[in-house]
Amino acid sequence: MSRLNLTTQRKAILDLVQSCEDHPTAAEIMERLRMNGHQFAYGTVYNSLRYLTDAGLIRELKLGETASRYDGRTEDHYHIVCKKCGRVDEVLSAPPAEWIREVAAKTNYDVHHSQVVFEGVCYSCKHPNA
Amino acid sequence: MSRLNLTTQRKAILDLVQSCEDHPTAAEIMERLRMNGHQFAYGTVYNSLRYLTDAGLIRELKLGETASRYDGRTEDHYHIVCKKCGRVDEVLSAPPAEWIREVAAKTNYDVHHSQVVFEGVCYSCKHPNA
DNA sequence: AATTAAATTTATACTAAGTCTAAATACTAA
DNA sequence: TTAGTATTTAGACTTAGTATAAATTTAATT
Repeated sequence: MSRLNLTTQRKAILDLVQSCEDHPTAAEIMERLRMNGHQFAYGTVYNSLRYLTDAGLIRELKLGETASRYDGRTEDHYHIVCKKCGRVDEVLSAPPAEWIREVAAKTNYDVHHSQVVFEGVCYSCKHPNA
Repeated sequence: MSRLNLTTQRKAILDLVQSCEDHPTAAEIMERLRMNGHQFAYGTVYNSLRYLTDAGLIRELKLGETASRYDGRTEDHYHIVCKKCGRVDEVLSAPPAEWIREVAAKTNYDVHHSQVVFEGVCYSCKHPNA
């Protein structure tokens, strides 16, 4: 574990991801960088996203789609995906510790982490004429 | 929704997935079919897996790896992945209903379903000399 | 049994997302 | 300055899966 090395490219990508309200894919990040006047090599964007993820500065979300999404929020949290419109929202309440203890006991694993993706229908899709 | 049409290929694939103790990927399924004397076209395996998934006879697992895995167990359940050896085990205890209600209330979603993937270290990797 | 229609399989081309590689460039430390 | 390491770049490559069009199978109708 060596010290942080934020190159121009990595800094620009970090800033961009942190400024996003949503959870862009690598392709969307490249597009937005281009709109902001940056033009980095394809592989650099992937390298930087991995570097920033490994450094704990951003998070990679695997929500069951073909592409990963990235999130500037680094606190432990979960996501909920709308089946109708694809929108992704944050879920800040953590799974109860009691449940995790039960899972650890039953499976004989040391449980380090959990990824939870809820699926459902968001408020706007439930109330289309509001 | 039309009635079930289990062709030779679909039946063979269903039987194979149901007989597995583990959670094979499409590539592993093709390999095992070949070992059992079957030789189906590449696309047929993917088509059949989708057909069987849509029919509710098997489940597609997206555990954050590059490839989907398939599971002959159709009851609602979750998975735990060992970070060290990659082994995948079943988790049969469901998330507490209370927590799901809380998530629904906070996000304003109708929550239909949740995918949970735990990560940790399995018993064998914890006790390598046992 | 022959004929048509629909569904499925096959082979193969293609796509999307991401990794790998080798050369060029930038940064760091003596 | 010079050597050594790290990073970026461009582009080839890989993996997982989808799309397409022709061939085959299955089912339904006469």
